[in-house]
Amino acid sequence: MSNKVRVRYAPSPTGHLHIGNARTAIFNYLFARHHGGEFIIRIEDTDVKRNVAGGEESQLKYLKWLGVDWDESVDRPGEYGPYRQTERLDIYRAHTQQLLDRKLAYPCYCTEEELEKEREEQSARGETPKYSGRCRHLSAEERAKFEAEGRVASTRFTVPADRTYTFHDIVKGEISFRSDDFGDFVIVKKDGIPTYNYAVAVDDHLMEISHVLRGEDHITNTPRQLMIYEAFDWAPPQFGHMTLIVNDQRKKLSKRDESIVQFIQQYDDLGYLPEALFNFITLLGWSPEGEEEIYGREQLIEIFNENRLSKSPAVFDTAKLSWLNQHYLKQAEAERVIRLCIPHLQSAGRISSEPSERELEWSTALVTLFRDHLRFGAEIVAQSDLFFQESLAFDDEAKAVLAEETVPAVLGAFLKEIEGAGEEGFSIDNMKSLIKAVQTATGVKGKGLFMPIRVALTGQTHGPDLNGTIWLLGRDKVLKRLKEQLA
RNA sequence: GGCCCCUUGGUCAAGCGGUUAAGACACCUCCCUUUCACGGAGGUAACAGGGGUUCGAAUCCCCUAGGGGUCACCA
Repeated sequence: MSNKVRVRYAPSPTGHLHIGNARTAIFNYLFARHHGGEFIIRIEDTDVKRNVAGGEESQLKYLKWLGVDWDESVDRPGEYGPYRQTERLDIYRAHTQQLLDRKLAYPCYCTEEELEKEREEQSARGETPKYSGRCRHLSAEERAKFEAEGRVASTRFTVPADRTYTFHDIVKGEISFRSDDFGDFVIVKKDGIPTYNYAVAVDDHLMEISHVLRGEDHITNTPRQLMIYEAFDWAPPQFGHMTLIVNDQRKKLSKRDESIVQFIQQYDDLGYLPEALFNFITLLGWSPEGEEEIYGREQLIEIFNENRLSKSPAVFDTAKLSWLNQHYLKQAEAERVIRLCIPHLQSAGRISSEPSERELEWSTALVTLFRDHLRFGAEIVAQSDLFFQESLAFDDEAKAVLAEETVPAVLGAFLKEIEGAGEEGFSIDNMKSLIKAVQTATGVKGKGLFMPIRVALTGQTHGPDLNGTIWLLGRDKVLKRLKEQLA
């Protein structure tokens, strides 16, 4: 047994990469990299009914998207494979036999109905549901009888009586459980596939996992796993249970909860930047030393310290994620932001799926104009609404602006300038001088000059830089709207 | 209900016996900008309650309350 740091992220391929799992993966990754250790991804696909096609690929794909890389997994076999639990069945079988031989496990013939009934009766008596151990001391005859009935056995672990299992949790400190609070639990299901608690313990040992960092919802699994380590006389890894990410109701995020976007893929789809998400996730239940909160992956590896993992649950704060993403968007290269936004403009029908030169130029100007306003890529569509409205609705404030007596003169002069400048003269760079010419012609300047133009063209009293806005609107629309106002 | 964990502003959080109790997001105000936003400068706002221990407790101990997790042949 070496003392090298080896940690793992062990997803079930039952769906897409969830924000909570991503966090577990990221912290394990950071821990491994910080300590110069290895990071392994093991696929826990023992619930064959719930596995979904593509689940595994999706998990790996979005981990990569986030910037996480690993040393060993299904796509990168190391010396500890296979890395998919359903491919390790022989391994578990051999271990189970040892347990059976040593009477540390036994076959259980109880049916689902019998167990269900037992649990109900216990609850009715106000007891904690727990397996009674009725199959623990079956005689050879009784077993034969059940077999003859055609019953298929599962395998249960013999939980030791009157023992206390204590471990030092990396985040919570010392935690102990009484063995009597646990019933003999199933380690191999009727279909011959091991259960989570069993497979995890066997694999973590065989894969020489040194530290297990996982969600707090696994705390009560730890004593069961400790019992298995003990039965095999293996040294357990160190455990650390991270707090859960909760919703604004302070409940563990449920995958069905629609109030929060929970899957990494969705953030990609919405046009979030992976480094923003990575940084944000890192701040959920952990904090760096000092006052700075914005850190890139390499820096986080550098400064990561597992002792700074928080003990209390973190509410998922969408506003802060937005702020962080906006921050990263502002830092990002213009080209990248444009590339991020274009698919959204396409799917919204704002530009064609095979954009022309002109559409690309337009998109670039649009994104440039709104760059600092965007919280995520998809917002570009809403921002561009302004340029696609068929008719304008003026609120009271807008009407007041247009009611000024110099307005007709200003708009009239501007119309003349636009017409006079022609197609070639209609450019962002030239817009300023066209407006300047209006000022010269009418003697109106400042607010009285800019506001009527803005309102007449957009219907709004606020918005991004006027020159860019006018150009993005396009010459035809500008002429049309000016004429409408002057009519 | 049993067991386990948690409790500093609206949110994330620093703090590890002596602090004017950081910082960030959000919110508010002002400045910048002939709009809005961006940016800048400020501001409001917290140790769940009660007992101890101690010269001194957000920090240590106990109790209460509240919240959460878990009690599957799911992981």
